[in-house]
Amino acid sequence: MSGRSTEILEAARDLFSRNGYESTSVSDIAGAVGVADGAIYRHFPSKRAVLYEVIREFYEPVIVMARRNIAGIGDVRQRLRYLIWLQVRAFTEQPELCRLIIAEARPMEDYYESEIADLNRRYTSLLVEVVLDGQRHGTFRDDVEPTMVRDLVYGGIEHIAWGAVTGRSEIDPNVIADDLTRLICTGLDVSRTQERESGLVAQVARLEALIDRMES
Amino acid sequence: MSGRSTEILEAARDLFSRNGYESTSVSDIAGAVGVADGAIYRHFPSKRAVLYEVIREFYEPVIVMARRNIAGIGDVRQRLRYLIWLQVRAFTEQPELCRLIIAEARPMEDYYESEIADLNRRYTSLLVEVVLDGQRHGTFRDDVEPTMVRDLVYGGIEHIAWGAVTGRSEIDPNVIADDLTRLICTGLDVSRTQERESGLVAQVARLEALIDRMES
Amino acid sequence: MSGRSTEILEAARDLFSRNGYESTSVSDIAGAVGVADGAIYRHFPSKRAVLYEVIREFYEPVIVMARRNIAGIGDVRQRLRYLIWLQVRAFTEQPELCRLIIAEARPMEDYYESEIADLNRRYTSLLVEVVLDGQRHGTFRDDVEPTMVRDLVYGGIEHIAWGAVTGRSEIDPNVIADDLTRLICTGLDVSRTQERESGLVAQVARLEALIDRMES
Amino acid sequence: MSGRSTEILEAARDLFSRNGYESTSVSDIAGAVGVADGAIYRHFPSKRAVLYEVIREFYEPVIVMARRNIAGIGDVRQRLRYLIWLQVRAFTEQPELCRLIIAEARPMEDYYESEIADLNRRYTSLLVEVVLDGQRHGTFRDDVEPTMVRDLVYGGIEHIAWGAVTGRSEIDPNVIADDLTRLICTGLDVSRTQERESGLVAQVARLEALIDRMES
DNA sequence: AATGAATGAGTATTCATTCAT
DNA sequence: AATGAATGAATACTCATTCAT
Repeated sequence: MSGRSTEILEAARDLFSRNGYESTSVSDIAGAVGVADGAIYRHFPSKRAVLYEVIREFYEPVIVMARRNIAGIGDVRQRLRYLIWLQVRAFTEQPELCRLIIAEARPMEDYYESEIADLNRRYTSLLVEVVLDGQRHGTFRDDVEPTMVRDLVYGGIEHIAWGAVTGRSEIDPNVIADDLTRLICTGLDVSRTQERESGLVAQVARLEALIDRMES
Repeated sequence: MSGRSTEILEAARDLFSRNGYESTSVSDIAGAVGVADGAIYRHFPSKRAVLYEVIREFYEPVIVMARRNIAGIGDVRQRLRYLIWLQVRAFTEQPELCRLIIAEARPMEDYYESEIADLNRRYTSLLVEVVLDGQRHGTFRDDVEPTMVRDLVYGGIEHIAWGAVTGRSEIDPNVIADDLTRLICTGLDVSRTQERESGLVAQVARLEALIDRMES
Repeated sequence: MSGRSTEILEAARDLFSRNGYESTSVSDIAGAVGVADGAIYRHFPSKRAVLYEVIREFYEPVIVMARRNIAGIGDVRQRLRYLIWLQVRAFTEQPELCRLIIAEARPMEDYYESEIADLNRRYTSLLVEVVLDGQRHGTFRDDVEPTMVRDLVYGGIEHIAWGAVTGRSEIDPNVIADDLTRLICTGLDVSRTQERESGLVAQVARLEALIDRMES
Repeated sequence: MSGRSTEILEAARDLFSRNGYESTSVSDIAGAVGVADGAIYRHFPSKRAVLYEVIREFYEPVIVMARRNIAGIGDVRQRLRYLIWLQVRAFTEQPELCRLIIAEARPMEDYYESEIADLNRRYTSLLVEVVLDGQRHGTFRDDVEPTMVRDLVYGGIEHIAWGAVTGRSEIDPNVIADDLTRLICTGLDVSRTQERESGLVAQVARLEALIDRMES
């Protein structure tokens, strides 16, 4: 990667973030770098390739970091929470890039054949792995499709954080991560088992009292 | 609503579904209806207004039906499941319209000020109401933000169903609805309370056996 | 002229004055009157005919009044001044209509074949008549084309008053009329004839002095 | 100014002159030059910019020439006559461009903020300078606003020459210039001083006859 | 007199990409 | 690596006028 390519990517990232992909012309990028329009095509085959590379540069380190950090977290629920927190934080720290990916890159015709979709799959598969791990170790129920959990988490975060992306609300990644992790892990129900548990506890208490009396 | 407006909307819905909003020209719509281009503008102020009306016509009956059907379902979990099922079924029955809304209408600049966004808010607020209801009746924990549940469910379904929308996979609304409802309600954890329950059950069993023996 | 026609003309005059001819649609006029678009065409053959009638209604009373008032002014220079004043006052009192005529009606292709051009000719010919009168009575030099005076006066006033029409300056019709009349009548020169006169006066004075001496 | 820009301006000038600004499409211009439509926009930001540049190219040399030639004319009346003649000749030599400026460019909304209006102000201010000069040297009366003279001359010429522009009459710049200059300078009045002069001349004649007799 | 739906031609502008230099 | 001029397709929208009712 020559320095010129880096300059182009930096300019493109700034312009795409600020004005969006559609509203940014190749000339804008070239102008920001200080080269002629045609020069862009010495480094990238198309404007879309520039977009994809901008996104890749944003994505890849996150994947690497996530993979490394997950490996250092023992508890499977904490690993899940970390991935949730990481994603929420991406939305709060880089809202423009998240908007770019979701509202501009993903609706593109060839997105699902692109390297970006692949990156995304690699990234979200980390969460699938965590769920599978939890299932293998008996922490998570194994009658749940890990991919459904993945879609639920990433789709959910997208909606939860979209207000922050569009500047209509603010969120705290830690609070969201805590709440969402708990919701995903323990569910919405006031646990039936808790209810039964209460019943059992009462029964046990009664039995123990009976035994006490019998023993006395 | 004159018959001509209806014709225009039907033609537009078909063309938008088949080819997308951007790839459909006003002339295409007029041609499909069999009128001159300008005639469109006697019924709609702009091409975008046609899109919004197409979406509104799709959305509004769903809201009405959902509201009515929910009222007839007693169990709060069943109400939740119904809303989930309804949304998943929308993605399987009308994938093109869902794609149109998510990939073309929603990324538009003025979407969040549009009537469509409002319709969506009204629609998804049904689920918020269900959750609140569940919390009031003690079925659902009340330490969970109902709006977070709403975002989780609708964002999750979007991701879960997207493969079906883009024709890369198939899904069964009933299966998805069951799985997702259970996941949302009871969570991912092999219930800590279940563990404790198991302990309790065993303890109770032991105690009862003891009493049995003592009584015998 | 039915009341409806009058209503249409009044609405058109207001709209043309406020927004200009091009920016006013037939629908605007019909809407202002409270009738259907097509109704306009029961009263006028075209939008342009409405414009021309609006202008005619503005022009004709001015001509009648000018003709009558001129007849009552004895002095030919005062008649000239009156026509100048009348025109300048039109620009200050009805700047929008003047703008409409000059900037929108006159550049039209068929203007010079229109009734409006004819009205204008009739109107400006009053000034030609005044000049001819002045020439016949020896008040004005007869080696000047009256039509040139006409063009000079009306073209000049147009430029003098244009700043007021476009709201970039203000003018007083009386001041302009006085100054312009004097300029037209007596010209710019510190009179050459005054110089010659001075010479003659001196010569006469010398001759008279001589005669005085001779006679004495 | 590249050769391509020049070609575009030449084609545009011809087409604008022949067919008018409104009736000339950008495609017409591009076709006349032999380039693609988009090429125009590499040289000019808009169709209007092409018009303004066409007018500027016509105007600017005239200003330069006028300024230079005026400097070489000693007599202030001759300088005035020259400016009048120059303007009348513009109308006879370049009637289409004059029509373009007066009937198409000047009625435009943003004309008075354009560079063209500025050029016009610079051009007509030459005449203001001449009048001021004449006033300073005592040739012209100083109780006349030079700007009024400017408006009178240029507005007047516009009307005088308009018949020639629209092909309804022919004019001779020299004749017009002579007549107009004299009218502007000496005015319409059969000079009161002339009258007095006539009286003086008669008196002188009488005196001289008397002297003759006395001497004889 | 009135309606009002329908007509349908007409156009400036953008911009990713190429290629001769 | 770089230039930068050239390409050329592609499209929403307006509105004066008509005419069947």
